Amino acid sequence: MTIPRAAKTLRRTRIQEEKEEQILEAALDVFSASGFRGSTIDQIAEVAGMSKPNLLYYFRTKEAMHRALIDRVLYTWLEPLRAFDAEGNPETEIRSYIRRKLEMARDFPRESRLFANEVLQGAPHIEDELKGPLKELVDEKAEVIRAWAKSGKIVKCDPYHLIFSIWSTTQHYADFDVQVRAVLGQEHSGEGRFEDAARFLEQLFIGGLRPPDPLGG
Amino acid sequence: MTIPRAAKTLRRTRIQEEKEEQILEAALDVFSASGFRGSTIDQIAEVAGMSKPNLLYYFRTKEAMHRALIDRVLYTWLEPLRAFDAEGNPETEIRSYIRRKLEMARDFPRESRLFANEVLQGAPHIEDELKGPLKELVDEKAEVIRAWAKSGKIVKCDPYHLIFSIWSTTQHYADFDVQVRAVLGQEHSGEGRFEDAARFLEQLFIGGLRPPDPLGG
DNA sequence: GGATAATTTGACCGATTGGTAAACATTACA
DNA sequence: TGTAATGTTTACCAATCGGTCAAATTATCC
Repeated sequence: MTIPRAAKTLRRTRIQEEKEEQILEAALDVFSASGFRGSTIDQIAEVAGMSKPNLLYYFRTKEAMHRALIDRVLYTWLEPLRAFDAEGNPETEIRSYIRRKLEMARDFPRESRLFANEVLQGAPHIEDELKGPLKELVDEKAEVIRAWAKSGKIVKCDPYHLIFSIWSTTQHYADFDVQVRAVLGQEHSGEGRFEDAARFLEQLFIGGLRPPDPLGG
Repeated sequence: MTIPRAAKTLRRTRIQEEKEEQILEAALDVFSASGFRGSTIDQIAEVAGMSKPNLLYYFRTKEAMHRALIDRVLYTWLEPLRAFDAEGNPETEIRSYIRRKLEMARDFPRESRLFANEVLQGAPHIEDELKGPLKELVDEKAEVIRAWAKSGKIVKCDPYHLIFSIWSTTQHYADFDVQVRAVLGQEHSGEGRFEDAARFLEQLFIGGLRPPDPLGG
């Protein structure tokens, strides 16, 4: 007698690992492109190259697939913010945070869109993650920024809105990619646009956060 | 004999105007919350308070409703950018553009999310609008900004990425509202966050774009 | 090689999807 | 007030949805 679903075995088969990987890869494709409600199991099955019941053998429901995908991607997604270092020099820390976030927008646009879709539609599946781990991490980093502002290393500003603005400007290039391409036209839609964006954003944030020079020169 | 659908009459009835208004209002609610694929006619019908076939009497298909909604909202949505004035003072123009965009994020979050959903999912229904009217408008305003930079009124920078960064930072407060609220927590989630955002963004952009003082003081 | 467990699939289910047909109700207007 | 046009609803359709089931196939291990 075969106990239903892969979840029952504690040890995971080679096949299980491969297939689950395959499925989550396909799920990322589909969920990031259509959001949870707009995606169908059949679509994912087709992209994954297997039958629908076969998908459901590894993940009991559509929600379970989505959940697994979120869990796997969330940690990686917060890496850049986690790397944000209190000991470092404010200018170089902010500069490299922007760089890293832009690289992620370039290299992992599907992951970015997965979360964007989710949050945009009210975050029905990740509310806990937002109010829990995410908020805690942001609170911690905001404290660092606040200290920098207090000691005059950067201009006095609201650290939360600073973080929001770095998130939004960088992720924009993944989430709104088609709009960026449409506006830039063919001539500037190559991969060079990420370099242009990096140059602009670094200039904007470094310039905008530079503390007023007390000596006036 | 009743010729099917409202579209046939050139003159529109009072009832037609009222009902179409009602429907589009409901459609904005639903489409902005779930995206096109994730929304159903039944949902819209329920929000609009009428039967599904009645909706379909006024708009033949789900796509037609979406199309009509986009058309109605797009013009308004671009108002702030259109108001961007070449003759004005760069600092006050950028400042008030940010203000206006933030006000729209606050007062018309559904409209913002409608477009965000659409663009995020590949803009299958508004590609032409992006490559046509939007691009033209942005090109025109970018030329203004480029002239400002050339004459030293603002720092030398890529005008397109400047516009993108204003779009993304301001719309972030509408599109990612739940995330912003989750991170800020209860204490800072009141309407005051828009004032905080405005203060921060103005400081960031004005500071980041201020031309280097040639006299060093 | 055979038993056993793990994997895969085709057929199918009830619910929901976008949309239609036609009868019915209401409005506008002469 | 009558009647033709407009507006609304009930009942329904085929397609697709998320998900199940049992049978068939394949991998594993002695």
